[in-house]
Order: sequence, then C-alpha cells, then structure tokens
Amino acid sequence: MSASALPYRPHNHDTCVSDALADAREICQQKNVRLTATRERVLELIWQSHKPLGAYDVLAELASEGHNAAPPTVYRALDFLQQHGLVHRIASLNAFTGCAHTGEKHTGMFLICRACGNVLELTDTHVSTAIHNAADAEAFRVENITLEVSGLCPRCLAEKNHE
Amino acid sequence: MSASALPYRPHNHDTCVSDALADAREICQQKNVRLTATRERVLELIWQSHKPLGAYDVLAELASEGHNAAPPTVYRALDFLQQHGLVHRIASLNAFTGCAHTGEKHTGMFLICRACGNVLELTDTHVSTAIHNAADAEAFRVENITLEVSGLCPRCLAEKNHE
DNA sequence: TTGCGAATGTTATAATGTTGCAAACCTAGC
DNA sequence: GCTAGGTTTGCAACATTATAACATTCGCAA
Repeated sequence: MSASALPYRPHNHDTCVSDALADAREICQQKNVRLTATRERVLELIWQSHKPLGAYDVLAELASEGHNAAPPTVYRALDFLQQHGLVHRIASLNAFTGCAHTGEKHTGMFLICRACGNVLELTDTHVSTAIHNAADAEAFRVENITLEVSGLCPRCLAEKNHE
Repeated sequence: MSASALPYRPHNHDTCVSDALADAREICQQKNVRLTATRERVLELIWQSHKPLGAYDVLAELASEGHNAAPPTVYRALDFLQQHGLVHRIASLNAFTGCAHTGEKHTGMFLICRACGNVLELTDTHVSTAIHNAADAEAFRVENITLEVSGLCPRCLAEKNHE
C-alpha cells in the first residue's frame, strides 16, 4: 500500500503537519513569496486532520485564538495557499484540504469518505490520461480538472459490514 | 463527431428542449412520479441553453413570469429533477445543467468552457474505468463521481487564435 | 527615512442554500 | 361524490459561503 493511503490508517499525524509546513516554507522561499504568520497558521489548521475544513471553521479557530479575523482574512490566506499549490478546494464540500503532493504536477483525484469525512488525494496517470484523451476527442483544451469521488473508505466499509 | 458535441456547434436548440421535456415526461410516467408544472417549467428553463443556470437565476425567471416563488420552490424542483437524473449539479459553478444522457447509466464528465460558459456532458468508459480502478486500488467504495473539466471549447479556442 | 507595493483590518453586503410549519393539492378507497 | 393520507407547494425566517470597497499597517529597498 502506498503512503498516500495514510488518511485511512492510523498514523502519527503530527509528522503530516510538520512535513506540510516544512514543504510550504521551502516552496515559498523558492518562489520568493511570503508565508506570513496568518497564512502559515491557516495552513496548519487545514492540516490538523485529513477532513477538509470550511473557511468559516478556520475563521472560528482563528477567532478562538484571539486572532482578530474576518472572512476576507481567511479567504485571502486560502487563495494564497491554493495559488501556490499548498491546499486544494473541494468543490463538492465547499471546503479545503492540504495538498498531499506539493511540487508534483498532478491531477488531484480526491476520495472523500461520506462516513468519516476523511479525504485521500491521489494522483493517477491512467485517470489523467483518459480524461485528457476524452477532452482531446472533443477538441477541448483542458485547463483545470475537478475530480471528487465520494463513497466509503476501507475503514468505514469494514465497520459497516460488522454491523 | 458525435451528437454529444452539440453545445459547441450551431444547432436547432428547440429540439434539445423539446426532446428533454419529452424524455422527462416519459421517465416520470415510468417511475410513477409527478412532473408537476413547476418542475417541468424549471427543467425547461435549465434547458434554455447549454450554459448552466444558478438556482437564483431560475428563481428570477420564475418570478418574472409572475410565479410566486421562493428559494425552496426552486431547490425542491431541482432536487427532484436531480433525483430522477434529469439535471446535474455542477459543483464548481454552483449551477445546474440538463442531463444529456437520461436513462443511461453514466459517469457525467463535464467540459466547461470558461469563455462561453457552455457545458458539454460526456460519457467515457475509459475515464470511468480508470477512476474505478484507482479507487479499487485504495479499497474505496465509489458511490458518486464529480468530474468537471474547465478550459476552452473548440469555438472559443479558434476565436482566441484569430486575435 | 521615506516611499511603495504587498498584506491585513474593517464594515458591509452579495450569493447560495436550508428549516419548519401551514396550506393546498392530488389520488386511492369507500 | 367524499374523505383520509400522503405529496407538493407557499411562505417566512434563517444559515452558510463568499466578495466588495476602502482604510490601515507592514516589510523592504532606494
């Protein structure tokens, strides 16, 4: 099983977070853009679990920490993080999740468990190729792909079968 | 080129609408569910073009026709139409589009032109298979697939190149 | 140290979607 | 016909998600 399956297995999540933050710092430095305190904190909050977080969830967290935040604060931070490939927006949930493949050029494919809410980000060449082929057949120029699969993750599936 | 490419080509759109309505009537009769006046009118409005329509756009249309409508009216009609496979919701646009493959079991793949706004619905076995394979590899049970590709349709691409 | 662009604060508002309850309406069975 | 029950709609209020516009502050460089 690949490392990408982490969300659905017990794991030391702290390393997910610290890896993501380290990645982010490096990427921002390379691009010469500023990973400000707010942006970094938002990224960290998003990474607190593998369940996507809504903008207003982030906002509430910030507020509870005494941060004087309004919606634009959060949306701006999220825009920045998205722009630099550090988080993804899950359109079907209106929520955000940490990018598990920073740096790599990838077509994020998201497996979203409707029971536990965890999201697994995959990259799959066959999927990506098939989509591009289908688009090519219609002479359509692909710029962005939203691929979100909802269903049941292995753990929740197993639980369900035990009942 | 297949008939599915219609949205991006000139065509007699009235037949799209009347075909969709005829389809809908038949499907509802077969399922023994009621395609009420409101539901039918909403479906017709959605089909007025190949550009997805927001719920509040539909609402505005209904209101302008003197229909005494509130948001729930529209959302309920849309829920019904979705439930019976007559329209699709495009998550990345918060909008709705007529289903071009009623009846067929299909993984809707949507090509959304960011320039003209038209949407083409495709069914592609390879794409569908690749997605299921990728999910299977993670022991994930697929229930629903959201696949929305944004970019430029052939017509807008051609126009752009002329400039 | 001052000037400039980037980032944030602040207020208000827009856009999208839902809840809950009451009234109207079909339709099956008498 | 009529009436009982479920389905559909009307309606008011509200919840959630996202953006606009403008003032202020911050960080860096000339």
